[in-house]
Amino acid sequence: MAMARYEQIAGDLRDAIVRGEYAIGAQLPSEAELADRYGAARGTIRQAVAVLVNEGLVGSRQGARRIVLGSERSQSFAELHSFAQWARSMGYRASGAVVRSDRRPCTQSEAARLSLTPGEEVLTVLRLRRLDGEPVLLERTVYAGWIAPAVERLDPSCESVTQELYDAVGLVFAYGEHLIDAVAAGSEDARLLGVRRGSPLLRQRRTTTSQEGRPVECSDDRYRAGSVAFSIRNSTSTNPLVRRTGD
Amino acid sequence: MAMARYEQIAGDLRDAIVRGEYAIGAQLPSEAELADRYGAARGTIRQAVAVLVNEGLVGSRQGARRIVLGSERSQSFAELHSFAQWARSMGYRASGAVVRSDRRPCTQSEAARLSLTPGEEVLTVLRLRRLDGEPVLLERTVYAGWIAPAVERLDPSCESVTQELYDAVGLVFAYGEHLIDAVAAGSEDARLLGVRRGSPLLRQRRTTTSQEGRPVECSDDRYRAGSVAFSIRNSTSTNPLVRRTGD
DNA sequence: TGGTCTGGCTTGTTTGTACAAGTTCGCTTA
DNA sequence: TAAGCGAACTTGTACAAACAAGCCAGACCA
Repeated sequence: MAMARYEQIAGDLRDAIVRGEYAIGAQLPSEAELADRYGAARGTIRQAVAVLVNEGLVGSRQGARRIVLGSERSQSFAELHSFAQWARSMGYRASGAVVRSDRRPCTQSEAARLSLTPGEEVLTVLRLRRLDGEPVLLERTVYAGWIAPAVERLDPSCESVTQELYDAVGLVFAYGEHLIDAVAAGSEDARLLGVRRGSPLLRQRRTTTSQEGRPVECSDDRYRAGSVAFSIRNSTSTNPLVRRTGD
Repeated sequence: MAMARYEQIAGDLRDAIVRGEYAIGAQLPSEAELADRYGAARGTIRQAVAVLVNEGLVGSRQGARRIVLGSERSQSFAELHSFAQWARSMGYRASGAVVRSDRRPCTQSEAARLSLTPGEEVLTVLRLRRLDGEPVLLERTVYAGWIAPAVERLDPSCESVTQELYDAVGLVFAYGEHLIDAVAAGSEDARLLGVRRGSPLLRQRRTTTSQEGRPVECSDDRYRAGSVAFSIRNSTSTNPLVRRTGD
């Protein structure tokens, strides 16, 4: 179907790596050899391999054969932004429920993060998410006013907000910024997540943007310690992750 | 000097974005226009812009003009792996001291993560890192045996291990894998970081690999809550960050 | 034996061309 | 007025060619 040639080749090579056909530390075939094997131009092969380099599966330096760095397949953007889609891909059953939902004028900082004019109305939603029935994640989300009606029409116990918003109004979450740190559980956090007050939580503050670059929501997500970890691969040529001083 | 043309152009565009010449949400010039302005082929321009897209500064979709998503400059790989280099770039003064250092045979899991044969000797080092004098980070690092001698020769209070190892034996950290979650401070953590036992810490478990794909070290780093956060930008076309179930 | 050097291999950079596919916006039409 | 259409524009994919730059191993020399 409509998959690009270089994506097919990248997928093929990724599969071979995951299958163990190329062991960790082993060399990948040269571009010339791959171009020959797949009947594609060298540029196309380079594009395919670049995908794997970007995923951190393969290391590359000028002059030397490319080497396999890892074999774990990394997941897609969607699976980072959508709790439900991620859970499904891991074989878990996700459920969720709205605890509280509220309209109010936005604060100064929310206005900045969602590019709104201060005082514009926003929708705040508190959602508790479960994995196989266990409470795992507490989401405090602030939606921009223009998307609020669509969010309010959603089923309070709907599994995937991302999916539902796409089906309902064709909204696609395309870009995101994330800030990850650790905090102590407040009393509400503790009660809803079933942990003791003051126990460690993994916090992810994120802002999500539509395809067109329009901010849609920002959120403060708190994971129960031990339930979830974030994983990153990087190299000298890619720098996805950055350390920052806490606010 | 030896900087590639596309890197120069990427830098130029990044500067313009950081300077605010292109506001957030604004459109970037088309490839044709940029090619004209810089006197480069379209392919070269595409390569330059791809850098910015990868950094999360610019969003791109077929058919539509590229848009500016953010203006914060993200830092380099080195600044993620080297506490000292990161601190310096932020204008802080980093210091550090070795609390404990020890040789012992490696465990099963260490053997797997460092591709060693079980029982091979490793060097474990416990380091306390400070930012402007404040204890901020506790590093429990396991070095592969082949690099241990060079590590032991280092000054116990040396500022940047990464830098020193490069100067001493030409070792370059090139690839890394990171797992981030939250844990409660143990009694040793609490004592050294100056926090209460059980208080939240941000934990980063990492494995670092040399240019040649040879694992060098793995580490369990614990940050005092509130001192440091990790920041990631991603999009549908790049997926640097992945959520995982806790071990 | 040990170091150096060179030639072939491999990846990196750049240009050029052609076509495919998606977006945008103005114009037409019902 | 609103839906629909289409043309111009813009990004995505693919191929081809040439040279630059770094790596590696085997040959060579001291």
